[in-house]
Amino acid sequence: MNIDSVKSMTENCPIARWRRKKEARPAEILDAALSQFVEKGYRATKMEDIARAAGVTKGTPYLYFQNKEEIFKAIARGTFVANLQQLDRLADDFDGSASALLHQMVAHWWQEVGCSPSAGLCKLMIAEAANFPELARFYFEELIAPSNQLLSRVLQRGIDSGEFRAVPLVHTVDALLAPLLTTMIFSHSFGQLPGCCIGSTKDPLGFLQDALDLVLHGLKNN
Amino acid sequence: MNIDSVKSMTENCPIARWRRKKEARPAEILDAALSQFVEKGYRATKMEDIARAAGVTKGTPYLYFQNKEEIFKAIARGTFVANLQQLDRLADDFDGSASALLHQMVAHWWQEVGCSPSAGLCKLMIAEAANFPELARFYFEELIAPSNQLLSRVLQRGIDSGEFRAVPLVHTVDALLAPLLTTMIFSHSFGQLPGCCIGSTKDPLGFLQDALDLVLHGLKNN
DNA sequence: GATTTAACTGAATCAATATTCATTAATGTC
DNA sequence: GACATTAATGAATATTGATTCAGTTAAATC
Repeated sequence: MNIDSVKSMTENCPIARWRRKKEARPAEILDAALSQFVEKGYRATKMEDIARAAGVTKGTPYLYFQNKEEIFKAIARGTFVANLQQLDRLADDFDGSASALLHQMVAHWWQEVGCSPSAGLCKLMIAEAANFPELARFYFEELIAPSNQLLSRVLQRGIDSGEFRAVPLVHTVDALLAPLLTTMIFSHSFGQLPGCCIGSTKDPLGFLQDALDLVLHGLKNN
Repeated sequence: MNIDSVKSMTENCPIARWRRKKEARPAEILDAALSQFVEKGYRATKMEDIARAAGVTKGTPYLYFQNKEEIFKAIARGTFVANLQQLDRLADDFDGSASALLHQMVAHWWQEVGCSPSAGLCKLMIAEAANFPELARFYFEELIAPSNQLLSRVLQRGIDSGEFRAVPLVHTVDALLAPLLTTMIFSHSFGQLPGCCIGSTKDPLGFLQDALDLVLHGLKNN
């Protein structure tokens, strides 16, 4: 193929081969990178995988980010779930029973976090904690610890009001969180493979509600 | 340093620089590889990391295994938790209440799986499921699905005998497994970082017992 | 519609690390 | 204690994939 034919091909091409999108690119690249990282892991994801998933070629991500590690960090910082604040407010404003509040919180969490890309980030951080200890600590201190605090507060309120019996607080908080965690994690690993599904994969929200009911029934003061 | 000095150093060396261990090497290498893979992930682990952790140099693993991938596969197949059979037998032979049986099973599981290297493999498979789909399916079919089955049977027995109320079986099984999974996973990620500990990290067995008690209390037929 | 700007491409480069293999040395045998 | 055998070493090589940058082209401006 000679220069002329290439030229004419290009000139005749009815649609552009690519488009300039200075504003949208960074977000597109981060979205693509997150899903690739979650699927394959950080190391196994090639820059070209990210580029292809974002609909660009492998040079383009470097126009917007220093390197692969900076992409990872940008994701971890950016996908940050400011959502906790909403849950905090929900808990403060709510004036029904602690059980009803917990149901609301789980529903809200599923909607905003559990079934969102944030859930994938959570799995990713678990897998990469040892490779990015600073980020992992950030994530722990800004997300995991406060989540525990919040749940702890709600639980304590229920105990104080006599709605719940006096259970070991710390362990109970973790027990309440466990179904949320496994749902996120499982749905981003085995859950992706055809045929590898368990109860919680088919109907995540239903599972979360049932698991919560079970524990709440166990918390009842009678 | 000339040839002679090297020679004399070698000759004077009071202890051998290495030992021949044809029989023991494969297991040593697999053990080392498992802990490295669990810590850093499959891709981020260098063959030299594995060799160093096994106390050999980087050529040695290749005397016993084709390549890195074969090491991973050998681990996944070999670390296989034949332990399920023991749990199966435990369940079949037990003649106390279903609650007591579940407590026994959890204690046994923690001892044999939860705090063993198998737990690390579990975290690893979760992270690598998409990169090794065949292995992941094997793992799912041979381990996860049968575990679910077993728990399901025990639960059903408790329901049939009137010990438990009639709960949605599938979701309840997953709810029972969730604390076990989070304990394994968490202790091999954030749990490794100094200061990043939650209730279940400090006293895993205590947490598992408390979480089980909570759910059992919720299962009670009253 | 010609000119300018800068977003985007992708072949070329470079670095990291997987793998090989010629050499060395531990151990068993005579 | 010399010899043969073969496990183990580690420098050399091959491969993979991250990063660069000279050239191309979409789109803004005049």
